[in-house]
Amino acid sequence: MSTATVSRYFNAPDVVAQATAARIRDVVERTGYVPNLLAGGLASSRTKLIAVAVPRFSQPLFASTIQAIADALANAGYGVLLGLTGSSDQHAEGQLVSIVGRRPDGIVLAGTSLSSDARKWLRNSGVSVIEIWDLPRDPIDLVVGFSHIRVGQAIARHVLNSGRRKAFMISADGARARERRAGFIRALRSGGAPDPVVAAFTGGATTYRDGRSALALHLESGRDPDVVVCSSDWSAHGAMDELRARGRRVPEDVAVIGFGDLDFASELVPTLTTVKIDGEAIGRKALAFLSLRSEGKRIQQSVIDIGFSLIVRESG
Amino acid sequence: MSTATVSRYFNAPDVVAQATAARIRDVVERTGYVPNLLAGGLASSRTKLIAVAVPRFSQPLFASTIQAIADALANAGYGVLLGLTGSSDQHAEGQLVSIVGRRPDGIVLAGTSLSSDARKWLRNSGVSVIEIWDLPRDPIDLVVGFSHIRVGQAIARHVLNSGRRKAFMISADGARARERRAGFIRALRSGGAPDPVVAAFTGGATTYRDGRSALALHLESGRDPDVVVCSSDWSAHGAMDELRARGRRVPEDVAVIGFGDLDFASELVPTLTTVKIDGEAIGRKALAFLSLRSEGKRIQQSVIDIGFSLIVRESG
DNA sequence: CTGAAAGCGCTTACAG
DNA sequence: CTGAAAGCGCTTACAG
Repeated sequence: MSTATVSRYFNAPDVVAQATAARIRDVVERTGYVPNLLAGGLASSRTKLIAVAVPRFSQPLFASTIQAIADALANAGYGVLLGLTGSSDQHAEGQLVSIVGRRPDGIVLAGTSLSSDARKWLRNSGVSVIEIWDLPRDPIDLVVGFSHIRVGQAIARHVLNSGRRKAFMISADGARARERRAGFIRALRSGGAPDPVVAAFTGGATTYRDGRSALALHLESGRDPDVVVCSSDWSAHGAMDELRARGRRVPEDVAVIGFGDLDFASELVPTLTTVKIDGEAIGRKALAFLSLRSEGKRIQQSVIDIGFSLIVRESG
Repeated sequence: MSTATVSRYFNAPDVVAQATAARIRDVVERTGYVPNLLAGGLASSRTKLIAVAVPRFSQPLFASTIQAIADALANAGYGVLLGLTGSSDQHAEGQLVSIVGRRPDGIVLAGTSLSSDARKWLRNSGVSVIEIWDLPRDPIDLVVGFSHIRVGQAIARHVLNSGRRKAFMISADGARARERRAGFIRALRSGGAPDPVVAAFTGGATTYRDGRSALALHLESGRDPDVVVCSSDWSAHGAMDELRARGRRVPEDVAVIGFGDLDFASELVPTLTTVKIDGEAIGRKALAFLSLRSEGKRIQQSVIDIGFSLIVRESG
């Protein structure tokens, strides 16, 4: 029997005669043969491999989105190549080179900011790139994201509508958190409220610890905010605990707003007002992009804004 | 210039003449050429690819360990293939087949329980397998882990030494959490304490929500534990919050013990007593295994127990 | 429905 | 230090 027929058995079973298929199946079971996908990818120039690049494994805010994407990919028969781009810009570009070397059918880029040289190089590499979780001004290729500026504005409008004006922000120092911050401040201003005090933390999402310590410092400096806006649900949780420890009531004295709608947000006492991103929707759209590309179809709308939802709960 | 020389430039630069290297470098820069690692892997039968299989992206307790392993691998020039084995046993084996198809130089298996057929098949696949985070009785190949039974026993001894006897356990329902539970109960018994009441939760690590709800139910049923032992720091956090909400003092009335030593454990009020696993040590050992294998060296000690530390803080 | 043959882009002894 | 040539294990028109 020829290797061609075995190849067809795996890739287009319906084209192989029943009897032939049975013989192949039998040998495969006995020997535990697994087709070499390297050779297959090389020969067909379709690797069924998608790279997913994130700053850190389980950048916590991305986690559910990445999980959704990876599940969708696995179900569609793709392998997932993980790229950790966090350590440094140089490191990120090294990762990307090593990823492109494996000729994935696509690269999903989450929360990674690249130099414009790197962006140009990626564009020329010929592999499909899907940037998620943001709406870049100069997309490399495909985009599934949302506007962080608008998130900040939406939070500000909600704050103003609740009659609060003295905001304290606990914010990460990444590009996206900064955009949310800018949107928030701009909208506060146009609502006539004073600029918030901002505590900025470097290094990924703000943590429970960040929330506690930022709030401790802020209150000790004699400030008295009526709303605390946090760049993650964790720091919001920490902020709430610190507020309570210092005798402030939430939401009577001060509101607390998070970001991410993590599993515990609805379980805190009081339950946490926050912003929810639909990770599964991102995964679905990304997969749809890849399908179109693999069928060689033209993509008319290459930027998809999936939006976000402000979930108002008890905390403010 | 022959492809052989270019290949040497990338894989053994020192063997190429300066002038030749310069010419190659020049062309590479101008064209953005990236060697095809599929072809390279096929030709050399070393893929520089390591698969990492975990139940879910960011199974939270594994996160820092996986991050450490992935960093170590990336620094050593390996690509990381991600396998999500969580959905179901069948799904896990499908993932493994698809992983083996890419001929990785090794597979790191974390928190995945496989049927004995699957284990046998993997053993015969010829790829190096490193099981981490556990000490399986019948290892597939290499192991870097610790004894969950001994973790449970260590917690029990600490509890007994603190003079506490009425334990409530909040436990996940996975194989490892069950072992910790068994070790805990066994050691409690041999210390003369009554068996604890156990609240078991299916599906990965126990969450903040699990901790709150389990404790609410337990207290409402009229019980009055003097120690709460949790299978994750999250559920311990939830338990502490619920205890406080119901007027119990920690640790005066009841101690709380977690698992994982996550970033917030030292930041809670009171700070959380918990168990710490050294993820970086696991990563280092795993990489050392891979190096030995790639050099074709014999591995004398194929099972490494990296142990754990009980970190006693204010909560009990 | 099946096979012979060329080719995918590298690596690696083997010569030189 | 460099090149010619075989080979890695598949896929894919092309015949039949």
